[in-house]
Amino acid sequence: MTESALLAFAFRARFARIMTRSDSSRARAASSLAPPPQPAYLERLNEAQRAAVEATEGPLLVLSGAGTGKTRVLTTRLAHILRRGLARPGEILAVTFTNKAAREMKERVAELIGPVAEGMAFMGTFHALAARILRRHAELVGLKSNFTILDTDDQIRLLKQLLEAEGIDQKRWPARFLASTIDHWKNRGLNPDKVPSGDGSVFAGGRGIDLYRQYQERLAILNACDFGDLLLHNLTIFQAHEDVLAEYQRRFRYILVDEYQDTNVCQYLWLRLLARGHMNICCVGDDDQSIYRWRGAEVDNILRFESDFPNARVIRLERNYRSTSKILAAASGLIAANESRLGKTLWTDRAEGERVKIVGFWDAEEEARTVCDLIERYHGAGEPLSDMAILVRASFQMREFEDRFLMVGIPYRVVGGPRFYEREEIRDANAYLRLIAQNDDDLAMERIVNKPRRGLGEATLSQIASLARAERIPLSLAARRLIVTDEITARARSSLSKFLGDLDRWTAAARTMPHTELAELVLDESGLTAMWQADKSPQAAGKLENLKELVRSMDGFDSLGAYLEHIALVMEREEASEGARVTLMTMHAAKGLEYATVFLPGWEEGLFPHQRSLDESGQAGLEEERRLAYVGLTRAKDRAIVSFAANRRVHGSWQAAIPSRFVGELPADAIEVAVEPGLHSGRARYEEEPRYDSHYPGPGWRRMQEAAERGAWGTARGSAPLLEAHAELVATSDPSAATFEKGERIFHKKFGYGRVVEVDGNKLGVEFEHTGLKRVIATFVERHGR
DNA sequence: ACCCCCCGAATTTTT
DNA sequence: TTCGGGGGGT
Repeated sequence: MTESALLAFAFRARFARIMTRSDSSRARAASSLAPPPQPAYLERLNEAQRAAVEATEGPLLVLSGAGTGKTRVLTTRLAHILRRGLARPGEILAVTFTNKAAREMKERVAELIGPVAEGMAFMGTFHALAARILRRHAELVGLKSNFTILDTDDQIRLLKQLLEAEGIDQKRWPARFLASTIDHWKNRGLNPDKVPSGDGSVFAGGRGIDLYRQYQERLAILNACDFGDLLLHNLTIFQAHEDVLAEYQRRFRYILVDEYQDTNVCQYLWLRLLARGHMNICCVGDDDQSIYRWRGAEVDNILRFESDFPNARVIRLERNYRSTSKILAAASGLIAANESRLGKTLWTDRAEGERVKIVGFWDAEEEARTVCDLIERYHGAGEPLSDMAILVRASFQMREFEDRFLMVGIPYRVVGGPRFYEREEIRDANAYLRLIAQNDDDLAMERIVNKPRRGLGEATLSQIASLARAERIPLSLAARRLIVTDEITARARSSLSKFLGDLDRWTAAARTMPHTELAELVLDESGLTAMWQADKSPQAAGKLENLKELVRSMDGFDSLGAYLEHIALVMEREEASEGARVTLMTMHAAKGLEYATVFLPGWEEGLFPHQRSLDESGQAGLEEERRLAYVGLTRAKDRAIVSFAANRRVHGSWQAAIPSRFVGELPADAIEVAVEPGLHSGRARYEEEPRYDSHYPGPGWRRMQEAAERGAWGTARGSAPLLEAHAELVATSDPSAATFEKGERIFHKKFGYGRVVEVDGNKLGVEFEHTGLKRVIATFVERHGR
């Protein structure tokens, strides 16, 4: 924003304030005489939702349970504030955690009030907003406004250099660990001089704080900051410069925060500083869905809201519009076992629906096979594949499912996984662009100076680096000085001057050439494209494709700078969603989503709750795992299938496993159980204390045992509807139920035409014309002539 | 400068 | 079991 634009902004803001004061008093006066007609958007809300929308003044905590219409409340509230003229679009601060959430909110507000929403300049993620503010005041923390935002990879490399220089054994004290230690300090709002001295001992015998300080010094020299710094620097500026803080306090008349349970201390302090004064802060969240403790989130922020913000109102959204009452009952029963929670009682108008199914398997392979069979059955019964999801605790569990999907040809998609901008080839390309945008970007320079190989090895690099260190100058400048001396070999010298010459040309070109064209030029001239063309590995083609995609994606930005800011802050990339597919993802990734049918495999002690979570965080860790289970269950609209395996291969060796305590915590009347008798006998017996889990608390286990004795836990035999689908599955294994016969010509969406050569229940062996013999499931096949 | 072998570790992940 | 990183050998 230019200075004059800022002045204009400030003027408008002042003007708007005068207007809104009279507007709101007029509104109040009117309401005391006769009730004004309800705006249409308010009528679509239930009572609690409407209260949350209308309570615009003062601190408000909206506790919104799963599926209670949180986004609707947030967006309607924004629309309401704007419609009532309480603030102009630019005067509302609306913060989310992910870009996706920010985008969605923008779209939905625009649906409600039209293009006015475009003016909501301060709607975005914590990091994007903090970066915006920091760029305006960078000099107050010793940065220039064009500072680079480092990603995790750069951060680690920088720390490695520090550890190296300090002679610290990186086997004992890995840079990753230091990075996470520093992150934690930053999450808690601690500058190096504020870290309690006792805290420093967590790394390399007390050298942690010193390393943190050195790291910050290096960042300042590099004119760079990491993700944690974006907010922490904001905090430092606000605390030291009352006038700057006051400007933002005046500007942001209303503050809205999404997913408040995920905020860390630093974010909390940032919000509190900004809200001080008018205290028009509305935080929306659900303490029961706080699953990012390990990332610095403080559940305490939401638990303490009322004492942090005096006179706060708390509104509970408890009416669930998503799930059947059986699913809700299961989830509520489970989460009730947690102690640290504010407490909510979700209810629904929806029918009871099916009970949550609990199924035990021999091993993970059988689990995957049966889940796929069920998917196929539900699909056959008319449920779209896109309405089904498998939610796992850990990504290694995905493999069994993927194998099975591939084998039987069920289309699927994996959410999460390697991110586009994190891929090696993309990072390299971006490093070139970063270096062009800012020749001083040492980390970018280091990354690509010898990539592709140009004979600039260890020896040359360390010479450049030591000159840079000695003179306190950037690497590119040090390199420039070195090539006019005879301190490096002639070979390295010519190679380095060629590189620097290229860099200069590109840098000059960047001023005139459109950035996409520049990117093409750089990819070509740097030899990056050639490097992958020459690569014979099977991934090379994909990498070239990704590079092309990168250039295409740059089209959407005005300038190279805008593009670089985007990739620093937006690690995701919207994926093309073609065709109906089953979704496979972690429970973490599933937060906020919903599916008609949800499969929850791997509910075993040690895996879920994860052993590591228990070891590292004890009771708090267990409660967070339980919240994760709650998140998983509440993704389901109509049907949830929880399963566990008696045996699982962990790191190559087989381990006997017992059902998760969470299974035992589900209320008996909300579930139906189908476990083969003797599944766990001779392995982990019910009456034995499990062998591999030293932390297993007796009560949960015993409770499940009692349930078994009551008959709620047991076998499918005799008891009511018990896993109907499971039973039916067995039935369809009967060849007489097959609708295809050997020799029939069929068509398969994925594999094309083929002839049935084998019939096994609902599974067919088909000799496909193009791909040969495959085992497929009957409902994916259409009969096609004879 | 490159390659290979051995060792160790191995949830969750956004910005 | 698998993957990645680091160290050592060529």
